Amino acid sequence: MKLSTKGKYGVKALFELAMHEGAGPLSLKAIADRQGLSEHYLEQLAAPLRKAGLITSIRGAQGGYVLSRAASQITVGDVIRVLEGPIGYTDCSADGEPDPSCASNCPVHGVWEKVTAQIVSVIDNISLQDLADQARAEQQNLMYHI
Amino acid sequence: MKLSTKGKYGVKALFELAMHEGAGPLSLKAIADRQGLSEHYLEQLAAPLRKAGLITSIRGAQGGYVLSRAASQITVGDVIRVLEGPIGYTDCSADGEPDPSCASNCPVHGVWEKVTAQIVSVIDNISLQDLADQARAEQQNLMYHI
DNA sequence: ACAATTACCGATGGATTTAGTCGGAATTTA
DNA sequence: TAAATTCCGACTAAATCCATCGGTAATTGT
Repeated sequence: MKLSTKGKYGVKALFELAMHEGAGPLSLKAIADRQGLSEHYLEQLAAPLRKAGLITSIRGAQGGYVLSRAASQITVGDVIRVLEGPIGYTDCSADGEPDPSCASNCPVHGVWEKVTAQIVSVIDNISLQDLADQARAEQQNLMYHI
Repeated sequence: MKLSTKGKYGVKALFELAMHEGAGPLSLKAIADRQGLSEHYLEQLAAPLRKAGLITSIRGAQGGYVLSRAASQITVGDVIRVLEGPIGYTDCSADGEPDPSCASNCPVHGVWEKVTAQIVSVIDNISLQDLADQARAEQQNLMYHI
């Protein structure tokens, strides 16, 4: 029912990359520091994100990661699908994989489909750019109120 | 991220009670048979649902369970909250319990809040009566197409 | 009174997932 | 060459999931 830390941390990490877009690679250590996460644990999330083509690694000193596409072209849903698998409120209503044990003619099934559709509509329509823009706007907002 | 069988089975069970409304108690065995579930496992779900006041038990032979309120006054959200706890896409955006480890000023937090609001808006606006009505309508629809 | 039915209760357990930790190898920069 | 960094695979403690099992208490019909 709930998102695990994988999805949460993954989005947070890629949000940091979006904030740093155009300014060279950002290391896992830097990301871990900024978000207060375990660097070793982030490694485990970086691997699938790299294999899925969302981020690109640069090895060696001063290395790190950059987004493979523009922040505006990566949605929160993209990240979550890589780290958590198909999106759905239940297995039987998830993205690509119909669960044969749950008959889709089951009267209750329509509820799960509706919930899943709403989840998808939110996370597929928020890009990393949106998050970065909003964070910068809030930062600006704080400045005015000092 | 996904609903467990607790929530799914619970809604299915109470849907059966709604279909049987006004026709006396329905035993766990009958519910288990109709939905293809384990009777013993259903017992574990019945206990919290009874304690939460959603269903009323009638002991002894020919006993079983009935809905404590009219089917129109019980929502899918009511059932899920009892069996799965506070509703939310993440812990930090769930119903009543703010997770202190997740700062709500975190830039990503707004996403989880939006998703949670959409989930809640669906499940809190579908009653057991709605499900029963729809199931009967589909049954009727099948009849016309023979 | 008795037998069948049914809710109720608590213990147990295997499988999977979660949320990491740990140690070391390979690559690049300064 | 030394430091920084990604990369890789193994390991683990704890929790959760999805039940199963055995027994007790209450009620009904005969």
